[in-house]
Amino acid sequence: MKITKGIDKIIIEQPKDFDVLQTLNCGQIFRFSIDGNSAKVYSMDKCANIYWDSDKIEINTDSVDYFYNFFDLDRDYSQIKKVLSKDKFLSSAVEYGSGIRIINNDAYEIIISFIISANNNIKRIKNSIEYLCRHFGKNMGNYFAFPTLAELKKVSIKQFQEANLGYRAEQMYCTVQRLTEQDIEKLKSAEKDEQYKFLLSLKGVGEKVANCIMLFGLGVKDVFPVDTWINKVYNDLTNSNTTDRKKITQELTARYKDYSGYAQQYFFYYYRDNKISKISR
DNA sequence: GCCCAGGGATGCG
DNA sequence: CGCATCCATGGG
Repeated sequence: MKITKGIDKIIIEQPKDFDVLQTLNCGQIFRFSIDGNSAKVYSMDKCANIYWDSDKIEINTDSVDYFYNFFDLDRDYSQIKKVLSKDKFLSSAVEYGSGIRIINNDAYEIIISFIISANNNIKRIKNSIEYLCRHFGKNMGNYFAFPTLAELKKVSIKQFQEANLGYRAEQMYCTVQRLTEQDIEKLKSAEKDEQYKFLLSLKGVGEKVANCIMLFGLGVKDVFPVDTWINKVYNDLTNSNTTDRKKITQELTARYKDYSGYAQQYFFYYYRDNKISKISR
């Protein structure tokens, strides 16, 4: 896998550790569209146009450095997969999602997005976020930027309800009013425990959402978000029937340690994708 | 019409 | 603490 950074594009040749569809479809990002062998991906006010075939991926963007880091291109995933493949629970999931990379997204956008994600389905989450961008974000010409914190501070509870946030509208309003740019900057450089504590203090953020924010927005890899799918996975693998997510989180984090975040994504994608495809997507 | 979705807040014992 | 209940709403 050879990566070349140009002035307005990133070229990846023989991309054996990077599958664009898997990376976009494993539930870590909500702002993208796919059209055949191409995709558009958005983060804050930035955009990348991606094209691929079997032996090449081309990422076209004005923000090369941003998307290089966004797709975690400095990291060697073959080593991660080698370690995780030895785990009897994980081997097939790693093989199935072998092109997944964990995205380094904007912390603030991830906080807002994952508050919306609670007890919600991915299609509806995407619709709500798109609504927020269309109504409150900057018009970039071909697309709308994710609304800045200053822009969201002007949005009322009623307007959040119109974005289909349901009962999360009030939580969102509280958190947006409380958050400052400084909070978010401090959060990035804080200790893991401090990050977790702060995130839990936000309305609409519980243990699972806090772990997602750390994994996808703060670059913390040794966390294991447990949602309904991971709950099912755990019960499947251990032949149990629990809904105690705290216990599941503790056991799986202890099992996968520094690789917890990666393990979680392989599990999530493998189980959810197979379940969904049985129904039809 | 019922169940589910990348759960969280609240109240009660 | 742990546990039960409620919460909006579109999709399947």
